Amino acid sequence: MARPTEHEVLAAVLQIRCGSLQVLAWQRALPPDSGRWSLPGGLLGDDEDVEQSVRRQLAEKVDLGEVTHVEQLGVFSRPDRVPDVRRVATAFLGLVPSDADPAVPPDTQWHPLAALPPTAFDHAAIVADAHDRLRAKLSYTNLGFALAPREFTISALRDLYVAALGHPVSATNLQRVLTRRQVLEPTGAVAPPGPAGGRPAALFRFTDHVLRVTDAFAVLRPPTGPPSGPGEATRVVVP
Amino acid sequence: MARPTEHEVLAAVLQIRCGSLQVLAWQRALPPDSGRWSLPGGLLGDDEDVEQSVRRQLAEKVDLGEVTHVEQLGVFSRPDRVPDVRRVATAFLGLVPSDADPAVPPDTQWHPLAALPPTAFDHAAIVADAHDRLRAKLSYTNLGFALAPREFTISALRDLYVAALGHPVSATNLQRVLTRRQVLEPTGAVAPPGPAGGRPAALFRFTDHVLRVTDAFAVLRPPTGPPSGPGEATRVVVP
DNA sequence: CTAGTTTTCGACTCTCAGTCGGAAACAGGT
DNA sequence: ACCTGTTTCCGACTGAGAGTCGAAAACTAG
Repeated sequence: MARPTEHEVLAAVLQIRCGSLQVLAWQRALPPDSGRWSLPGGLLGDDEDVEQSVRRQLAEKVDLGEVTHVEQLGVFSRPDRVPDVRRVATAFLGLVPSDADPAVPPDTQWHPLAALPPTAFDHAAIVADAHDRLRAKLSYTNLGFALAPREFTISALRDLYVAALGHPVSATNLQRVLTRRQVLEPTGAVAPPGPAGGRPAALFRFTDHVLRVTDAFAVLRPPTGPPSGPGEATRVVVP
Repeated sequence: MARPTEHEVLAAVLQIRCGSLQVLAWQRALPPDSGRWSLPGGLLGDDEDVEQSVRRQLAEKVDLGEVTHVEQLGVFSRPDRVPDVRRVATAFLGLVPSDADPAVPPDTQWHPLAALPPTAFDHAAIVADAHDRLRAKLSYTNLGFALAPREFTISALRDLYVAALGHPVSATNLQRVLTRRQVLEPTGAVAPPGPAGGRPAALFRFTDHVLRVTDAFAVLRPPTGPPSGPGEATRVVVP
């Protein structure tokens, strides 16, 4: 009774280019939806899981070495999301550091999320989910490492956060908060000043390049031990 | 070349029963993995998406009216996760309020996550993912509404959080934090005291029963307007 | 040497989580 | 009627962290 079910993987690969958040897409030459822009991906192979598959398919469009983070977004499964066939998609978020400029095939281009051309199928919804996920995880994790170069100034990092979040961010707070949480650390080196002069900016790096949760809700936080600060150690009653 | 791909949905339905977090599972009578415990679910139908499918399949095991929240966890797709066939699974988290006691089929039982019997296939990993997701979302969202009865005392809510999070929670903080964030509101009524007496506890309810994010990372937070608190309004210079 | 630019750092304030202790409200026994 | 034990409620205090502001530092260009 069941018609055959295909399974595909799709990736919304995001990068901050020229100060705006952009997504990688290729223009379809053949129906269905020819002329519209499609996310990189393809059918799941027999001997791979979806994570392996999306990396394999992405390698056909960009240098995988430039993609610093890939994570699963979820399943898109509307019965009519693709015409004629039943095709379920697992969507992924991919991130590329802002200093990379990977070579892409001629049919493939970066597009600002703010001015997305007509997309194929339900790919616009996937891009929107990717954007939401990025905004959320920038909030309470160290995910910024996947968008930033290996070394950067606080101003440059602030610009990345502004582009990804879409609202102003205080550079002073960004530095203090991220260093206190040991997400950032200074490299000791400084960047040369810009053409207009100005004080040379100190360079920073992310302390680690694997995803970590750095903020925890209060009520969730396990109780702190006895205040080891100004208080004395555990009072011992001498018998 | 590709062997046929099946797609199934599976749900880890969690509820706090007798002070411990438990998951609904049914015991397999037939191979493969007969005798082991399996999560409710089944194959995706032709004319439904995964969300519709998991609700349909769940309705065969429990009264859907008792399940207050369902959300997608992700895809489990190891090629060998099920023997003989290629079957990709979309996993879900389901939540049941602690005061519900839905009727279940004879092969189906609740099991504490702390003492889970042998599970079929990769279902133990799905349960672990569900637990992690629940812990995380209790932290920065109002997801507690899906675990709690419609009305409850702060002590009862504290016990729910303790069971779900696995560490002590201060009732005073819980009340103050959740009310300040307008997640909770008092109903005005009070609960009768327990057998040992004691002051009657005030009853509370969740202000809304749809998922909301209530905590936001600092750097992410859009800039606050001018401090409208003790300060004066925007200083206007009279010309 | 001065003006302009950009970054950096310290000081202040306010919000909020975490803790503590006392008051309030009940049941049961003397 | 009173006291005791129990549970809940609510105030006050403390400390950490975020948001803001402004001045000092370090550079370029004229």
